[in-house]
Amino acid sequence: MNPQKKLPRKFYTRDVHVVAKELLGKFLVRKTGRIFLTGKIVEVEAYDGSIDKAAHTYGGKTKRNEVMFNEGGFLYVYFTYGMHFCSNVVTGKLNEGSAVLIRAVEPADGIDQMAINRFGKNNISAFELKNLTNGPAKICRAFDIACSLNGIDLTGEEIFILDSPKLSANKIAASTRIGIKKSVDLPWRYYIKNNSFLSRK
DNA sequence: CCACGGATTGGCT
DNA sequence: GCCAATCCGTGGA
Repeated sequence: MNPQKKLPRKFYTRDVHVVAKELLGKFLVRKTGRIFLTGKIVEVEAYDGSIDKAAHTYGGKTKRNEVMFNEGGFLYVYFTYGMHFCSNVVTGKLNEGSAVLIRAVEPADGIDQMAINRFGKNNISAFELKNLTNGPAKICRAFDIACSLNGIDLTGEEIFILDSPKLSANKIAASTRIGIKKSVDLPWRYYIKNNSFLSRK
């Protein structure tokens, strides 16, 4: 697929692990007013609705997780720990219940606005830059993503993902997922090796 | 009705 | 390295 082109529905309706790995290196774009905030996706986790006890959809459909049962290409935003939002890209077929959690991005465009969203100022240190979007809830703060965007169509204008060349397999690493208590041994966290904006090594 | 705990973060010991 | 912050969906009584 061509660089700088918005990913179409059919990109998202495939297997969650395929989509998760191919999302690495692509650009998350958030339009707020006239400003575009963009960042390269460098770390994700796959949640497979059918067999994954850690997936929010494992126990069946509820009001909270119903967006995750859509077909691929919608945004699932959930609220957790009383103060944080996390963003997921829904994947697969209708009622499959699979999604990819976006855990870290490398800031690209609109960094000043991201810094304001996250730290309340646009003059940030090198440390703060690295700390801007290297975690799932940090991304939501910097990109101004909250529950009002839950269920939004990723093929629309407000938030979407731009294509870029597929990374070769040797640039991608896999590990167990972070922060979960169920299915802890599944190696379903994927990230770009040696990228300095990862949430962890 | 009420208690529990979570796909996290950041501040304090 | 440990733990509080802080909300609300969920599930059990």
